[in-house]
Amino acid sequence: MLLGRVARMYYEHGLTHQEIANALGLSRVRVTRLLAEARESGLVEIVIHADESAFADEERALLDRFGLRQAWISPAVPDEVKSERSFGAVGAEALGAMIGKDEVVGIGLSTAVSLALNAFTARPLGASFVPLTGSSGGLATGANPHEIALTLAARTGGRAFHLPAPLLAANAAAARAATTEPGTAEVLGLARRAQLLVAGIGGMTAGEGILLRSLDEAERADLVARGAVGDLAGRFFDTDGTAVEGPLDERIIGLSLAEMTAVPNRLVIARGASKVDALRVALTKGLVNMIVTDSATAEALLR
Amino acid sequence: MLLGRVARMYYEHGLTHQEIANALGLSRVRVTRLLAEARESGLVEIVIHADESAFADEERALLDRFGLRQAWISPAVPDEVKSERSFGAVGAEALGAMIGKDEVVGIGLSTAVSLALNAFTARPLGASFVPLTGSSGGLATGANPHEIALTLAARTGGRAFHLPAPLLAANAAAARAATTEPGTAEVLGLARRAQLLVAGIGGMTAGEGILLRSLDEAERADLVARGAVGDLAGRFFDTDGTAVEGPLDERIIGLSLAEMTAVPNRLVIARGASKVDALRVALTKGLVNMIVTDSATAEALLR
DNA sequence: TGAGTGTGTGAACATATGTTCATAGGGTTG
DNA sequence: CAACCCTATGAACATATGTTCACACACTCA
Repeated sequence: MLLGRVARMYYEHGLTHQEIANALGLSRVRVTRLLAEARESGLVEIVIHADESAFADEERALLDRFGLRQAWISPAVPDEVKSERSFGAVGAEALGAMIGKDEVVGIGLSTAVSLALNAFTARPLGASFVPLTGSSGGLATGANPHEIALTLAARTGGRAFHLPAPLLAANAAAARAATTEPGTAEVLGLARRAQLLVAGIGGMTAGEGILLRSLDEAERADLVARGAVGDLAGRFFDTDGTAVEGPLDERIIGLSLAEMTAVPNRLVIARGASKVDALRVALTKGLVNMIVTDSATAEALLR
Repeated sequence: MLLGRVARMYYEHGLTHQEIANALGLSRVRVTRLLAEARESGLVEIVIHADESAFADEERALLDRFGLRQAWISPAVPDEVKSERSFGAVGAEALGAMIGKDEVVGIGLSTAVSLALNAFTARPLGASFVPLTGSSGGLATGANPHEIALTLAARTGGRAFHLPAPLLAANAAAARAATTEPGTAEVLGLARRAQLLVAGIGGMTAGEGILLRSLDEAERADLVARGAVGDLAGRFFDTDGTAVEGPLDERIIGLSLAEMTAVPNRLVIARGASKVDALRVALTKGLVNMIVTDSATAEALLR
């Protein structure tokens, strides 16, 4: 138990890495690494005896302002690597708090959700995870609702359902055909009965987000012309929070906006300046009732 | 709850002091200080999920070699301030583990015991603390058994008894007279019935230790000539662990060596090269059956 | 057996943390 | 109101920690 010895000497006795190295005949670097391992492996646990989160004020402000059920905020710092890790960890915390035993959870397509997932540690729950939309091509690996559902199911000992259809069909007829396929219809039906929905949100900036990247500029411009400010799990909405219908919307395979808002718990995981407008509408109009975001985005939403 | 916020940002989100300072509009130094306060106040608790102590091997070796009941070892490092703090903390841990509810605890005179005491955190136990010897003059404040007993009682909500006599009387007759004083006799009687004894040990190096410092060189030389290797709570013993009798011994007011060894649990708290010989005898001959020491002393004892 | 591959190592560097010190404000006392 | 004593502050310094890199060793596969 070298790890335990080193951890005790450092944290309980307050020796420096160098002192421990001298005492045990190791190099200082080795002690540094052992301590990092001790923290990562959970041998060393750091508990903060405070009930409030680091951003309790901002979280409360979001709840009050938008009438949300829950809010989680991660710190925004210039170091993007660090911000991302932190955001993922907070997202994972939110997932852990919200995913109930034996629940049906609808999963939207989003890189943010996938970030949260990566930080999510295994625990037995037995929930079912259902995609809210079809899967987009292999471009953004890991962010497909199907993959997210699979991984979540594996980590919680639950079941993952697969929606055997693309996110975006070639035309409206193909979309309708795919939607009525028995396998697809069945899974969409299950998704409608979800107790919890976890999705990302997309803004309308060109080239941003998984969905917009599968569209060409004309399609994007058409959406903007129709008043779209963003999308929730593939469904575009305008400043009133109303679904933007049209040729594109008809090609999408997945739950409609109305079907999504019928789910009682709706968690959005998103951050970034480009998403603020879409987020503000989604929160104000009640498209979602819980949020995971970072402090910069939260500030922008509150401003 | 600035403390909690800062602690969470540092320990949970992994931001640097500087990043936290920027985010909250504080100076970096302030963040450093807040974090130190959070640790000291116990808001941040660091738990090491390992059952073994940092010096489990050495502790086991001491138990095996000397047939002890318990052993606690603190790390010895060149930095004396750090060593002392650690030694005190380990001693406090030992006290916490050994002092039972409603027990009678005999307290010997020792700076080491007083060190352990300072690191001992309050908890309700209701034990009684009884000095094993009279008190020496005001020279080494804090190390008198009476003071130690008082503080321990205060921290555990227990009772402290006072032995109203000096450690060293002017002559044998005075010592006998003081010992038969009703108050003194009563407290000594209580000490004989202790379940636990906590004492320091002294070597024979000139000028070292509370007791030796009250003696002149002739007295010390006489003790050495009689074979003394050290003292346990004021009673000198030779390499056989037998009490060294003589004029000095008769002047000491306190439990005899035989009376002390009749107590079932006998904990010695001591470290340092000058105490190794005395400690080795005390352990080998069973004068004590539990030890708190540091790794350097333990090594010397095992060599 | 020998090239290749992966893992673990510590020296050297880069960064983060902790401490000291001089100073400024805020409150209390003469 | 001035003189004083706290206490809290951050700049500058000292130290500790973390990361990168080149290399060495063990193991695998040709």
